[in-house]
Amino acid sequence: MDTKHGSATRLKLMETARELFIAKGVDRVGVREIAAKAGVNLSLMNYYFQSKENLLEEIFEQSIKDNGQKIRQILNAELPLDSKIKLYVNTYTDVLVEDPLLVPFVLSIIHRNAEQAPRLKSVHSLYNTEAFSKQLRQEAEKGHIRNIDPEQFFISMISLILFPFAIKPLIAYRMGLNSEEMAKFLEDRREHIYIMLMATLRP
Amino acid sequence: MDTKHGSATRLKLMETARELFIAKGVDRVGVREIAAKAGVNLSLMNYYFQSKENLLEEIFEQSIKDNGQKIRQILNAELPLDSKIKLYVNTYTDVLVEDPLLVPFVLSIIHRNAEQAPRLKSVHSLYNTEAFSKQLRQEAEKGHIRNIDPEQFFISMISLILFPFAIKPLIAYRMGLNSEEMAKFLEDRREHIYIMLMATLRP
DNA sequence: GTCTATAACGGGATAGAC
DNA sequence: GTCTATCCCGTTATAGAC
Repeated sequence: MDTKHGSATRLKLMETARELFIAKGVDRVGVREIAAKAGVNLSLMNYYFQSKENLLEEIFEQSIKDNGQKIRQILNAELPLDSKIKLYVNTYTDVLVEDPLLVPFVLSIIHRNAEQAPRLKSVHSLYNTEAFSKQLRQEAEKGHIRNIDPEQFFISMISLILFPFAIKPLIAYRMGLNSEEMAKFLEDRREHIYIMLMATLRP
Repeated sequence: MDTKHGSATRLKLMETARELFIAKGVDRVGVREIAAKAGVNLSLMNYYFQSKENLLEEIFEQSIKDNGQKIRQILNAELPLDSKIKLYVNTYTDVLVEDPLLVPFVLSIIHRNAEQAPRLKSVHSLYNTEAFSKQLRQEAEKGHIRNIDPEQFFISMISLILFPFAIKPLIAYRMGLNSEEMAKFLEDRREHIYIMLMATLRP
């Protein structure tokens, strides 16, 4: 590929930046360091990504592309409610464990660009819940589950899944966990979330 | 007071910075601007608060001292579990509605200081849950509630309360809400959270 | 379109003299 | 405690090579 948006250099820069961000934290990595490790000139880096924040955003959007489809599909799949919820919680958690930058990225983007809704588009695309809401309403009509606001329920579901990743350092400090114990806590948490959600739906 | 930690200059700097942060947003206020408006030299400001981030942190910690006490006391109060949970959800939500910057502040500070969570003393002090955990275990022994991991339950509770405030712009965009409608959503949410938590505890 | 070199500016942080 | 000078970093700009 020789076009501006798919060049090897561009990809190399994104990969290098991604590694450094994960290893050292976004704010402890300088643009000069990224450029140097990728073996390119600093000016070239700004040629491709006008700013560090923009680079960050593009890395994030790529993550969404890789994992987003997986998560999005589940809510629209033809599955019984309980299996669907279990699969959603497990899959979403898997993605967040594999990609530790995701939650901090989303939150910093939301926070920094609160006024610029268009930038939230790729995040928003994750949350197409029409089929899921419809399913919740239908099951409620049949009396299989409690009659509950689907929007509130969905927000609760993603809160339970995502928030612990947002405050991971705080949880680790609070409970005195090392990274393995933290992983176990998040592992156990899948079941806990599933139980909570099903208990909420029980009529 | 002429000591380093209580000097008039120090307080003046914190007040000035606080006003500017609220008025213009943290990222749009420079340290030179704060120092100038407070009538002190830039280096003197760094003498008191080694960095802008540290200044931010101290302002934040001061600002949650009052509300923090309110929230902390509830978990340790002598109250039946259901009343306690209802009061906690309502009080915490009230605090977050009153100061919408609180959650973004906490998260950005956690995010920036991932390895140094201990520095967030005031945040950590909010989460002293020994009495609450003990109460959960005792009620479970009596068979009044389901036997559930108190730590997971507490994390779930604060996730349900806090996370929607962290993604407020996204929810507003997603549901097409103006600020009044958003306020109503958060108002309705108190009851929804309470129902969820009680359903989870039901044996 | 891709890449290098270099200079400059503004903002945050620091050393050291007083 | 206070101030000057300086440095580092993100960013912008320019001029030019392939």
